[in-house]
Amino acid sequence: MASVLSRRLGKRSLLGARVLGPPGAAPPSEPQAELLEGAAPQPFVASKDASCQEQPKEVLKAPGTSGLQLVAFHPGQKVCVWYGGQESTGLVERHSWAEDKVTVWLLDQKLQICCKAEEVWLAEPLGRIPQVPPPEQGAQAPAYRPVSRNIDVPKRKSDAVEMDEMMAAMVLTSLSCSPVVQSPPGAEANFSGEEQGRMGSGCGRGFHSFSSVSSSGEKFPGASPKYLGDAFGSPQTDNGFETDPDAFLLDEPAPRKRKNSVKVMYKCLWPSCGKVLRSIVGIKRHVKALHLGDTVDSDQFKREEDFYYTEVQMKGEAAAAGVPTADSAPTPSVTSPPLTILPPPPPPKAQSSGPDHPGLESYLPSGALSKSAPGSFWHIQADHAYQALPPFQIPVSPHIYTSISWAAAPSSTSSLSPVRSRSLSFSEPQQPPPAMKSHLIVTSPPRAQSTTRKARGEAKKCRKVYGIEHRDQWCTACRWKKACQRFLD
DNA sequence: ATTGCCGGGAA
DNA sequence: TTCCCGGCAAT
Repeated sequence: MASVLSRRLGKRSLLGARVLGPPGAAPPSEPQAELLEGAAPQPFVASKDASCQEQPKEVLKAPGTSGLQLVAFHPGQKVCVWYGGQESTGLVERHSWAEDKVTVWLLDQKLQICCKAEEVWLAEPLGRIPQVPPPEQGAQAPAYRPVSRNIDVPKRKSDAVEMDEMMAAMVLTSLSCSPVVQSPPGAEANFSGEEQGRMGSGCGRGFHSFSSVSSSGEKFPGASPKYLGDAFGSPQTDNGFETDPDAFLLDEPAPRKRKNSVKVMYKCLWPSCGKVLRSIVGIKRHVKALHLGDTVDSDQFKREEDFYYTEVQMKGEAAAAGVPTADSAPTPSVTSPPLTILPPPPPPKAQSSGPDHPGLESYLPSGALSKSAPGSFWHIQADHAYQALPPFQIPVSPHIYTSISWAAAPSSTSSLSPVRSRSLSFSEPQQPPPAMKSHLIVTSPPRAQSTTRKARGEAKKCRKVYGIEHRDQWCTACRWKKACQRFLD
């Protein structure tokens, strides 16, 4: 159970990942740290300590003071620049990283200028007193323009930014949510209210990152992939700190899916059947065994059972309760119709074997089986299939006999032992009397399976030997889906 | 995806 | 008890 659970949990998608992030786990400046890291090597990326949130800023200051500009300007970013003797605000057009030049569109002058990156600083709306940064006073720049400010993403102040974030949220939602999880039209409120509340800064960061990318026509070298990766919760980040939360968060959607309690079930489309099973395996087997099994040549019509079932999604209660029979047709959920609705196909026989009928003796399958077991097909009714072992029969090696003694122990049908002995005696002359056998049974501790299931043996089983189309040639146990009694390991 | 068979239900 | 089969686990 735990393994299944974990497997399922592992498939969750990303949006939820963000949702459950530990509050405060992702400081708003992290994307910038990544961004910078994409452009210049970072000495601190290996830090896994939570305090690393603060450390980068400190470390980043060092390059700034040494004259090296590590500030990355996003296109469209609102910045201030010293122009014409006064500070002017403008929008970053582009940032030529190689030349460390920033092209800024000045809003006031309505013109575009190109200046050095160190002459540009981010417009800080909140109470920052803009200081005059003469270019020649570059040493001052770091003092009032710490990296954390320069790289800070604009707070959500303007409507444009908010719209961007909203768009990003919607994009993320639509991209990462499975259909089941998809929110109804009014769900944004729910999303931003309930979930974003839990998201904390981690989600906010994601949105910031995404909006900053999506709102800019030009991608920042080395930054966008990171951003995208980050926004989608990819574990690419080399900052160990946020990898773990992301990995953890990635596991969110599955439980939400489960919360919806919509369960996929499979309905048999065979006329007047309509059986509903929970597993695709089950429905396939159902179709094969009950409807196709004896009539369809396995080789030629492999997978034909695929055409005889459809997928339905049911509410949790109904699914849990199970729809036992055909008559009570399951009610597919309104919002999610069956994924595959196949027109009821013609009866398989019509196309498969034409005039052949399942019970018809003229039906002689081609292949080794038909050659080797010509008569066995018709006289099985008498008793267990293995009582009617065809003369050809399977290669039975002497060692089988002993194993029979053990394996037959659990079921130990009295009628079985003589038959089996007879059928096997041709290969193993020594035949212990039934009494002996029962003794063996009683005193047989070495039965391997004190654990759970019997390990699957290499021996061929009735299904393999006869095929599904000759199910009635199987041993009884095989037909009953019990441990094969004919081909013992 | 297929196969073996356990566990349990129906007749 | 016999017969059957869903569902799980191994492959």
